[in-house]
Amino acid sequence: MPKPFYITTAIDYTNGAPHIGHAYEKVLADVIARYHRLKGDEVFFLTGVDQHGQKVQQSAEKAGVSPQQFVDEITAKFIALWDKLEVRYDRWAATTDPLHKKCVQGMLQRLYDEKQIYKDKQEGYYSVRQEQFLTDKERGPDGEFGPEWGEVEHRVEENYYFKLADHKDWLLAYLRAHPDCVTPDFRQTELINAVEKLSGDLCISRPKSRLSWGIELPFDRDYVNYVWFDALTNYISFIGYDPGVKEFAAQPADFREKWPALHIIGKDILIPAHGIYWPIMLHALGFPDGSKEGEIDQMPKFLVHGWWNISGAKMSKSLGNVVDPDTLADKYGAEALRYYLMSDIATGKDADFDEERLVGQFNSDLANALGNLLNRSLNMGGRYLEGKLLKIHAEIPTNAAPPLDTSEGFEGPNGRVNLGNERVAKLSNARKIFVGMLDANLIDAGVAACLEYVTSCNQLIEHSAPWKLAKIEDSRRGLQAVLYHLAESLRIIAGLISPVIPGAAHGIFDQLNWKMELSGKEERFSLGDAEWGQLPDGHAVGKPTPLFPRIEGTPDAD
RNA sequence: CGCGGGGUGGAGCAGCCUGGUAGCUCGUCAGGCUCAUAACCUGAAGGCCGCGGGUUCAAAUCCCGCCCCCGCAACCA
Repeated sequence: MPKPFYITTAIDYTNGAPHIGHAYEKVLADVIARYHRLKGDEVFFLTGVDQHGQKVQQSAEKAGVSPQQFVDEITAKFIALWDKLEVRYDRWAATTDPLHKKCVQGMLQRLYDEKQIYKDKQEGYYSVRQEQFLTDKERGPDGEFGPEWGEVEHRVEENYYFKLADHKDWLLAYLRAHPDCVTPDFRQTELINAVEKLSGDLCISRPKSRLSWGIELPFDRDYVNYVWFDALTNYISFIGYDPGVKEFAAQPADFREKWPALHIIGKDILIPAHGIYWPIMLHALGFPDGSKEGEIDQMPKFLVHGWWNISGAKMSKSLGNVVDPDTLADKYGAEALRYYLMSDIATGKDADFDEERLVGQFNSDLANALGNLLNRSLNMGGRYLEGKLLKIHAEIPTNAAPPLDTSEGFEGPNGRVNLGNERVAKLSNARKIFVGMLDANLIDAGVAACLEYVTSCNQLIEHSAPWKLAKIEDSRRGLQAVLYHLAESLRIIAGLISPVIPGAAHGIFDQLNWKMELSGKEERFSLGDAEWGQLPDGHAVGKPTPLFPRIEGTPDAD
């Protein structure tokens, strides 16, 4: 049985409402997951929320509620948004889940038993207000700590540390031997540079007096875990990792069949968390790296995406330029937002978020090009052929009655029209490019390939002029061939683009009357169906209804 | 200081790794069509691909130098 495709996103911190960056990452992962389902792969898509930590504890106190209640309210917003944006995941990872806590504690206990975790004393200047130790970086130009830190005192604190530095050489060697670990490649370069400079171990605890909203250390009840062993662990805890078992081969079958993952993360959390801490944690836990005879590499891969900037500036809460995806989805629809987020950014790079471009792209690509193609095609099918399509395509006999002259096309009123093998080749080429791009996670380029084919369909209509063919008795077969080609093209394009705009793809299928019995189900989409000639001879298409009504008015108008 | 990204017709971008007529979307101008969501199709204008050197028969693409912009504390994808 083939391995399922296991994909995860970063889990979002539940200290505030989701913004456009959160939405982008989840939609990106969802599109990749849907694409794999389209290919027929079994997919396991994990996403969720990071609920522990100091900020949550503070915010909850300020709001006068318990941390759990605070976190539950924010979590509900994330879940509701993913629901609205059609992000379809298989498992929800919330770090306050007892199953997760148990796994984290088990891991910590084992690493402690194996002397990978030790206790040490930290001594230095401590800001009471900010509740953190200060380093020389925090000193002002005058060498003093500024007033923003409030009262600063000298303090000695004991904490637990994970022996990160012990694994530095291993990680460096691993990354050098696996240049495809991180995509895009310049991120891998950046990571290797950072690993080379790595020094020191990782502090993994906070005394409960400072932070109580976390997972208690199993070997010292006066401490809770600090961040990474909690947050990163979600990628394995929620798919059944057994922390008590060191031997990877002895892990539960459920876990082994899914792992390793493709992690979709933002560029800010590659270094050091995902690129350094996480692989080292896994290595320390005994995950094979494929270097030993008979072992399979069990290290995860990373797809690192860029950021949506706002008018060239970084989006930040402090700048107050945060874009709310919930509002946008209500205003323009989830499909419009998904389409924009996937088509107007090159995977891995940054882009500028612009509401006017969202509207512009929706109107030109979806309303004018694709939506209108569907509308005019179905309208002509109904008007000229009473909705009944005849399967006439590349196998048109070369001796067909005029004006059909060869298998390569026929003479339309506006000149020669390519409508046989060439046209089918064009479509299969579009499909090929799409698959190639999506396999490389280049969603924008895949979408562009679909749109290019849509344009060629609109060209076909102009060149063959079905409204003229309809008036010529001898052109009956030409007319039927054109309309069948259009319906087939739309059916295939809908399937290809379904990972990006699943709702619209269903809409196209519905209007084409294609596979009505599976209406609304994702199983309706399959790359295998994206082959020429599956609409049966005599197929009756439905009535056209505008699928993407144009968005009128400027974004600022309301 | 260092690390990384970027500088391509009016706007936003792709191409650069694997040199070989400079491409896409939007916008502008002109024409065509009427099946269609005032949509569609055709054509045109508009670029010394940041600057200077080098390699090469050939450089947006490779090499060297320089200039400018962005990110690398926190919130945070």
